[in-house]
Amino acid sequence: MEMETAINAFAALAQESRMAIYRLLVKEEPHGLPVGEVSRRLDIVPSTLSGHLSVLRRSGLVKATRHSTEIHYSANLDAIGNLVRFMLEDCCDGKVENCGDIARIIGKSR
Amino acid sequence: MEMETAINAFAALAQESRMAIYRLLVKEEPHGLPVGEVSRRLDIVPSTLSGHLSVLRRSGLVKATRHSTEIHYSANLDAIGNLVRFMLEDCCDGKVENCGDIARIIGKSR
DNA sequence: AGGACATTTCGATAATTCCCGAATTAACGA
DNA sequence: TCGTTAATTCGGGAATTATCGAAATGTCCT
Repeated sequence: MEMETAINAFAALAQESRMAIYRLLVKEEPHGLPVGEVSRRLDIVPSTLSGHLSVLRRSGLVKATRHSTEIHYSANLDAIGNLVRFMLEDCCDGKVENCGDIARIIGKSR
Repeated sequence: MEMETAINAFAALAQESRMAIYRLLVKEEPHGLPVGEVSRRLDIVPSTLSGHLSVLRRSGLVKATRHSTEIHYSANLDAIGNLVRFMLEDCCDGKVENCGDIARIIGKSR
């Protein structure tokens, strides 16, 4: 994983509203939620929310699919998996023993 | 792990210089490096670097110890482990099957 | 085509972050 | 105590981000 990709993902999650949005979408997997529903549940006005969703989408953490008039956003679990892997490879670089089992198991699914 | 803690850690890593600093310190585990050495290796002026290190330290990702006149910074691997755990719990909330083995193994060390 | 609803884009403002030079603090040794 | 080296704090300017209302776009239905 490119460092830039990881930085963008971290930046996307480093904001309270976006973190809340992301967590909500994960909880609603695999169906996802339309923007209006997210807006209502988290009490974020549509224009602001749209901006946040755009950041999350550009980072690859969520994806959007149109259902007629609504746009459903859902979490991209692969992306978070890759991010976790990036962190572990990073934290274990040359020091695998520090991460032990975690590193080995994650490594298998690479 | 508190959401605020996670957000601070993500924010700390969501910046190119800080990511580079963190990766360097991980690579230099367990000894760490004095500020001046980091400054030289990454070509970051001391005042700027000091600010970045301060952000990383406040986030808990690195720790500092004084050795007479130098201050050695080193990665806090526990912190990154907790962050990984936070992400996995998050991503698997109510959907453990999505993370499978990864979630189970990580969970054991909680 | 026209209306209704969902979402995004635009524009402007406030707040935050990034960066660096200059000044300051801290620890050591002569 | 003075001078030296290491690191942090301070101050300000440039850039980026967050937020929201208003306007624009897109899709469906009649």
